Amino acid sequence: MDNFQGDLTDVVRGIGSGHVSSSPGPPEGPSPSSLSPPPTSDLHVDFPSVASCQINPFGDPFVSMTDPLLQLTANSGYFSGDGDNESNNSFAVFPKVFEDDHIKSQCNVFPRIGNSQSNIIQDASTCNSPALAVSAVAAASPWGMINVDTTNSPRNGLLVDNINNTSSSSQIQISSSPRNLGIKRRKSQTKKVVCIPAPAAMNSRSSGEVVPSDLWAWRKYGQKPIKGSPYPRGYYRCSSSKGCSARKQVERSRTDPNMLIITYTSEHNHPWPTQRNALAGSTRSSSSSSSNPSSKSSTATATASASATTSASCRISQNKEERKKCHADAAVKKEDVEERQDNMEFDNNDVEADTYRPDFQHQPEDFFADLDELEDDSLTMLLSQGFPGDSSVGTNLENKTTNITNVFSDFFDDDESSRSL
DNA sequence: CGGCTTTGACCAGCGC
DNA sequence: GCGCTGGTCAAAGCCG
Repeated sequence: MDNFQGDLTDVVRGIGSGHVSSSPGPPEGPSPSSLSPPPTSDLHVDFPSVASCQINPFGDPFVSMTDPLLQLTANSGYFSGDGDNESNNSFAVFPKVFEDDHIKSQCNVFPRIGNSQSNIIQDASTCNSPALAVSAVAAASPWGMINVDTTNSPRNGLLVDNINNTSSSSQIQISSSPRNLGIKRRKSQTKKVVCIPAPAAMNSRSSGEVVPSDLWAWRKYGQKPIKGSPYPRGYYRCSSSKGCSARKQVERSRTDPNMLIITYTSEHNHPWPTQRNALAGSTRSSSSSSSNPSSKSSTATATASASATTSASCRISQNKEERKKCHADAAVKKEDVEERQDNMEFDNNDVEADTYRPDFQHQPEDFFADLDELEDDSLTMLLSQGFPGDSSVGTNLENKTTNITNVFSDFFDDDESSRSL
């Protein structure tokens, strides 16, 4: 019935992976509660200030933050490149998003490793969702977040009332006509809709669910087929803390399976989870990845993710023999992933590569530790491949990438310490 | 054993 | 009032 739905869980986890093939990093992550850009010797990264970076209450601190790599693009010129290079490069990772795509959000933090900004924007524009229709308008960020006031939300279409697109990142306010109320039982709740790109449906897992990798732990409590959409909608509630009313709904865009629609409802009534809490409430994928002693290497992380996602896929098999076979296949695929990474053969159109991505579903320290290690493989791969004909640039970028990573590490170390206060 | 996913059932809002 | 639809509940089973 829903074989074509794909595995949204894998999709989003893949998104959070930072894999170099096609998808950006996760929009979600730790709260940048204290942001003070550490000085770097040769790399200037404009981290968002507290004032300019609006931390939304729905657990997506990255949604409205500045992308340091985008800043890098603008400031260093390394990523801006010329049009020919970009157009001829299938790995055009850093298009001139500022000028061409009008991406100039102040708060877009996540380094979209290995993805094309332009692709994101284009994909966002294809989201055929009332909310996402304006997401494209709010293209200040591919993670364009939309404040949806459902107290007066139209049922069949949201009206863009105020696109606060110049000074407040990608958040826009939406008001609506008095009729056509939106969610029936959540009239008084504010919702935030996030449109994120996702790889195309890549396997036949029946439950195509999505568990975006963020700092919060989410527990799925329901899934419903949505009329008019071939894709089901998954319902998640925050499991980071008991009694937390935060919820989110995840579904694919009905017209563009590459896009995911995540709707956040209610707010977290608790602080950001500690690492222990987060892990305690995390998904199996997370625990699998984090519990893997070898997950410190990017390849191991990838395989751990592969194992987790495959394990998830395998769970849908109806009997143990099928599962055994599935896991056996998973082992082959894990080797395949490792081989892909070794051979630097990532391909945007490679479905399986999309399926098995390194998982960034870690706490900030772990996440950026992994990012640091990516220097030696995926990220370096990305950088080296992203600038054909100019190997020196790639080398410089590797060095700069190290700096970026250090910046992130310092950045979130500060954040962690401030959060623990 | 705790936490997760899955999935059918139930409930409530809205339109006719 | 009824049917449709979306949102939630809760039991069952799985996994680490």
